[in-house]
This record gives sequence, structure tokens and C-alpha cells, in this order.
Amino acid sequence: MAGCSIDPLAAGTQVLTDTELEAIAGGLAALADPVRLRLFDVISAGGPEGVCVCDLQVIVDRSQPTVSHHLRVLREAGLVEFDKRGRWAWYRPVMTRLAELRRSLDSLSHRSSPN
Amino acid sequence: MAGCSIDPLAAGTQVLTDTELEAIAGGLAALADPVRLRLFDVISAGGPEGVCVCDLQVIVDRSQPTVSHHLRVLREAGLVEFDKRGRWAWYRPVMTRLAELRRSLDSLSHRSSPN
DNA sequence: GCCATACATCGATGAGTGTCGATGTATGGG
DNA sequence: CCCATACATCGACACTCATCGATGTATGGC
Repeated sequence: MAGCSIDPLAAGTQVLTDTELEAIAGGLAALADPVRLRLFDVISAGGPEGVCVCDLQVIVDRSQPTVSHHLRVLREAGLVEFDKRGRWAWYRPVMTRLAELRRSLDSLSHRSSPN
Repeated sequence: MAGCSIDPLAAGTQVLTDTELEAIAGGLAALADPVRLRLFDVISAGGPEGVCVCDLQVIVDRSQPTVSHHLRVLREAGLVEFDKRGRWAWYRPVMTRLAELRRSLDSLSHRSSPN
């Protein structure tokens, strides 16, 4: 094994650390679900004021506990925040976190090797 | 329900279609795994020449069938290509596909609402 | 206080997935 | 030919996760 290539990672381009890698994968996993992606899509379209949870259930066509579950995942991934206004909960996007994930994908493409 | 907000999606910013959404989520899911992210990381660092599979097994510290499985997922997501050279298989990244995913994340942030 | 509403949490369940050993297929060396 | 090597595929298993009904918690109307 490994007798074929000249030298693994010989090009010297630095790969990501295991910790970075786990963080990125975790963030991507939060968006790698159609329902959550739709939720974030709608929430981010709502702008900084946010979106009321009561509107989300019908949009994604899932039960109320399921919607609540997905919102929790998005929260724990740092992609959304929320606060309670009266009886309702309003969710808003955390765009800096999304930008962070986008930069993570950039770090996979911006390599030193010119081609 | 839905009695709280003025009008769901009133802002008028177009949300993604279900089909787009499934495609994006599928692509993200392919990278939302530490092992696959590491594999793509190494493969993309290898440049257009690619990387020999024989070197990948030791890097991700998984069995040979497991590595093969993850490479298949990356392949079916369109993120890598491969060809056989003698007894060895060389994988190379499909950067256009990665850029496509990055643009998908952009479409979640570039909203019309100024703030 | 009582009840309806909005949302979160819990528990159960079925589907999906990461993992590996065993096996299959192709290539190359002797 | 025969056998070792490189990789893919298969089958099985454990574990995660998406989903929902039931229940808990807080708020507001009356």
C-alpha cells in the first residue's frame, strides 16, 4: 500500500486540522437537510426582524414538534437565533455564521498549486 | 396558527424551489461528514493530477471498503472524478461542482432586503 | 383562576448511514 | 498459469436521525 504515489501530500499544501474539519462538517450537516434548508431559506428571507415560528409549520409541511426539532439543530449550529415576543417565537438568521461556512468551502478550493 | 405575522413571505424575496433545495441539501450532505470532507480536502490538494486511492486509506484511518464507500458518495455527488491507471485508481476534484455549492450558500444570503 | 394558544421537550419508531469482514473483479509480475 | 495487489461491491450490524403523538411550560384572553 502507498507504493504508487511519489509522496503523499508532497505538494505541501496545508490540509485542514481534524478539529476544523469536524466543525465544518457539523455546520454543513445542519444545512444538509431539505427541511432545515427550507427553514433557513425562509428565515433568512425574513431579514433581521426574523420570522414567526407559527408560519413555518405550514411552509415545510411537518408537524409542530418536527419543526421545533429542526429549529433546535439550526440554533445549535449557530445559524439562527430567536427571542420570544408574547406567545410567539421569532427566529432570525445569523449571517456571519453562514459566511463562515462559505469561507470553509473556499478553503477547500483556494489551493496554492496554480494548476 | 399563522395568526401572528402580517403575511408569510410578504417581503416577496423569492425562495428556492423544492427541487433546487433537494439538490443543494444533497450536495452539502456529501461534504457533511468528517471522513468525506477529509478525503475531498486531500484530493483537492492534489490538484488536477489527482490522488491515488492507495494513499487515502491511511490518511483517514478507515478500512478499505469504507474509503471506497465514501469515494462513491463523493462521486455520485459530482464532487470528484476518477480514472484507473494500471492497478491504481486516481481521484481528482471537480472544482466547478464545489463552486456550485458555494454559490448555493450565496443564494441564501444575497437577499433583496437591504436590512 | 380557567382555558386556549404557541412552542419546547420527551419517548418511541422506522428509515437512513457509517463501518467492517467477506467476496468479487481486474491488473500486473513471475 | 498462478498468485499478489488494488479497488469495488455485498451483507450485516450498530448507531444516528427524521418524524410524530403525548406531554410539559409559558403566555394571554376572559
